[in-house]
Amino acid sequence: MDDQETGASKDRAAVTGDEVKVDLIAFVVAVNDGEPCVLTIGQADTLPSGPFALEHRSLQSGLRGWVEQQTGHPLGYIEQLYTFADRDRVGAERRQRAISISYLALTRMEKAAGSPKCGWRSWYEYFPWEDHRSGTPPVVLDVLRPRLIEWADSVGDAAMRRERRQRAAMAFGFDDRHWNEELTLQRYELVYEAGLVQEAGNGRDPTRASLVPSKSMVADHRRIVATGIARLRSKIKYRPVVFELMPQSFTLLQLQRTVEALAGRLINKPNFRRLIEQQELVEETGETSIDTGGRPARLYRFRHAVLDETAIVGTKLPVARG
Amino acid sequence: MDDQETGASKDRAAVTGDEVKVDLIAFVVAVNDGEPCVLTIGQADTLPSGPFALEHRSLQSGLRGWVEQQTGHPLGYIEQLYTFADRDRVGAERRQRAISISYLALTRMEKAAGSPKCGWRSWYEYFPWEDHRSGTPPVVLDVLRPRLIEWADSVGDAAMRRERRQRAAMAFGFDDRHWNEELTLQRYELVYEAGLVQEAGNGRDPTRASLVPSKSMVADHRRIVATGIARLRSKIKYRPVVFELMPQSFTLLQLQRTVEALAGRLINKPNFRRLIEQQELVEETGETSIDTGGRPARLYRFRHAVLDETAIVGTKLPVARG
DNA sequence: TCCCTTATAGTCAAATGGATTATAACTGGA
DNA sequence: TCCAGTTATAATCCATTTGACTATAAGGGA
Repeated sequence: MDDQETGASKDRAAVTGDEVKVDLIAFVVAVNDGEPCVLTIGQADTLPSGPFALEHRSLQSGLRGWVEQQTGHPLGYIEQLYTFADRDRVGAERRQRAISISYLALTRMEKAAGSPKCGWRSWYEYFPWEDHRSGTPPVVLDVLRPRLIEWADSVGDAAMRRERRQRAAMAFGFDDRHWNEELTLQRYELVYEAGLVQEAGNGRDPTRASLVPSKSMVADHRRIVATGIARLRSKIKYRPVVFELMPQSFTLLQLQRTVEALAGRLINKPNFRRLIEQQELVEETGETSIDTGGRPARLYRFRHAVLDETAIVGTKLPVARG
Repeated sequence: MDDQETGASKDRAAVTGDEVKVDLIAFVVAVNDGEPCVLTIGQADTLPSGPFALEHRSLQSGLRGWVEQQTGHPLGYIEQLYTFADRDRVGAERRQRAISISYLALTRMEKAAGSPKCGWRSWYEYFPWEDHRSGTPPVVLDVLRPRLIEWADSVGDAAMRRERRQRAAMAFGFDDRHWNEELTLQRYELVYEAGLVQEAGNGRDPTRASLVPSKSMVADHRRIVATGIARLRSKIKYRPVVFELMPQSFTLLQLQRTVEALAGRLINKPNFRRLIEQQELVEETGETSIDTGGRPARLYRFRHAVLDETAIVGTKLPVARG
C-alpha cells in the first residue's frame, strides 16, 4: 500500500493530534410478533456499548464483542449510523475528548436470551408517537400537538413562531399534511427542543408535569435510536434488509407485518404481494403454514441469490404514501 | 442533561479505553462549467485533512478549520460520510490506533482561489470510467472489461469465477444491463480488488503495465472520493443539494448541466424542466441570460423557502434510468 | 434572409402504483 | 352438515408518474 509521506502527512506531524476516547454504541433491532424491539441493558434505558480498544481487530468486531459480552446476543447485519463528539468529559488532570460511533444492527430474537441483563423492548415504548399502524396515536393529537403549539407560541418573534409551527406541522403531519414515517429523527428533535422528553431537561419545569409520556434513555441513547429507526425506515424501501429480521421461512403476511412494524404504518396487502413477487425476492418452500387462522398460507424463504443480483441495484417495498 | 452513572458506564470504567488519534478528512466538491471538481492539496493526490484536536469546538468546526488552513477555502454544506479505523500505526513505543472520519462538503468555486496549495481537479481524472455523459467511455469497454474478465477467470473455483463475472457485469452494466451511476463505490472496489489501480498494489506486477489509466491518490483517499460521489449521486435525487453548487442566479440548462456533471449521465431536457417547475424549487429573477448562444434563457434563483417546506419531505430529480 | 443555436411549451404512450373486488381454503361453532 | 368468520390468492381498474418526442419561439451570425 502507499505509505509515502505526503504534504498532508507533514502538516499533520506539525500538530500533535490530541488523543481521544472512542466509544462504540449499538442499536440492535429484532421484530417479534409484529413488535419492533430494541436490545437494552441496565434499566432498559441503555444501549449496549463499550470503548474501542487495542485488542479489537476493527470497529465492527469491537462492537460485536461488547454487545455479545453485555447481552449474550451475537450480531448479524451491521451498518454504521453516525459519529459524534460527546461534550467534553473532565478527566483526572486534563480535559478529555470523547467521540461515539453508533451502529444499527439487525438480528433475529433468540429464544435462549442468554445473559440476564439482556432486555428486548418495543421501540414504541420510547417513541409512542411513532406507531401509526392503528391510525394517528392519541398522544399526538391530545398531548403533542397542544404542547408543540404552546412551545411555538412561547417565543417572542413572530417569524420564529411561524417557523416553529411549520416545523411541527411538517414533521407530524398536522393540518392535513401526510405523516412521513421517515422523519423520526426530526420529530424527536422537535420534542427535545420543546422540552417534552426527560433528557431535554433544559432547566425548566423540574416537576416534569408537561412531559410527553414515554420511556426515556440514558444520555443521548434515545437520539441514537431515533436515528436508527429513521435509517431503517428509509432503507427497507430500497434494500432487502427486512429478511435479516425474518425466520428461515415465513408467510407473506408475516413479512408484511414485519415491514409494517418497522414503518409504523399499514400497507395495502395485494400491492405488497405484487411487489414482492415481481422482484422475485422470495421463493416458495413448498410447505404451508397452518396457524394462520384462515386458509393456510404458503411458506416462502428469502432468495439469497438476490443479494448477488440486486443488493446493489435496489429493491423497493410499498410503504403507502398516506 | 443526564449524567448519572449507568450500568454501561460502570462496564466502561472497568476497561481503560485505549486512546486513539482521530483524523478529519474532507471531500470538497464544486462544479464549474459542467465539470465536477474535487479540492486537493499536495500533488493533487491528497484530500484536505487534519487531526481532531482539543481546541476544536466540534468535529465539523475542526474540519472547517483544516480545510480553510490548507486550501484557503471556506466550506458551506457539510455532511458526514463514514468513519473507519486505519490499519495500525506504529508509534514510538507502543501501537497506536487511529480512526478517520470523512466528510462530504459542497461549495462554490471561488475565483480568488486563495492559497497556492489549493487545487481543483475534475473528479473524472480519478474515475475516468464514471463519466457516461458521452456514452460509455472507451476505457470501460477497451480496458476495464477485458481486465475484469481476466481477473475473474484467474481464480480456480468455478463458482467464484461466475460470481466475479456477475459482480463486474452488474457494477459496470455489461451484457445489456443498465449502468447505474450510484454504484461508484462498488466499481472502485472491483478495480481495486482486481489490482487495476495503483494503490491496490497487492504484490503483483510491479511494472503496473496492466493498470487502468487514471490519476491515483494517497492512502485510501480515492476510496473516500468514491464514497462521496456515490452519496452525492444518490442524494441529489431526493434532496435539493444541487443548489449548494450553483451561483445566485442560473438558467435551467446550467442547473441541468450541473446535475448531469454529478450524475455522470445526460438527462432529458423537457422532463428535467417539468420536474423542477412542478416542485417549485426555483423562482424567476425576472432577468434573462444573453450568453446562451441561442434564444436568451430566463434566470432563476433557488427558493430558499423550500428548505423549510420540503427539506425534510424529499425532492426528486429525474436522472433517467438508462 | 437563411441557418444555426438554445429556450419553452405541449403531446403521447407506457409504466407505475394505489385501491377495490372476487374467489379459494381453512377453522370452529350452531 | 352447514354457516359464519378468517386469511390467502388472483385479477381488475384507474389515476398518476415518467420517459420520449414534436412544435414553436427567440436570439446570433454568415
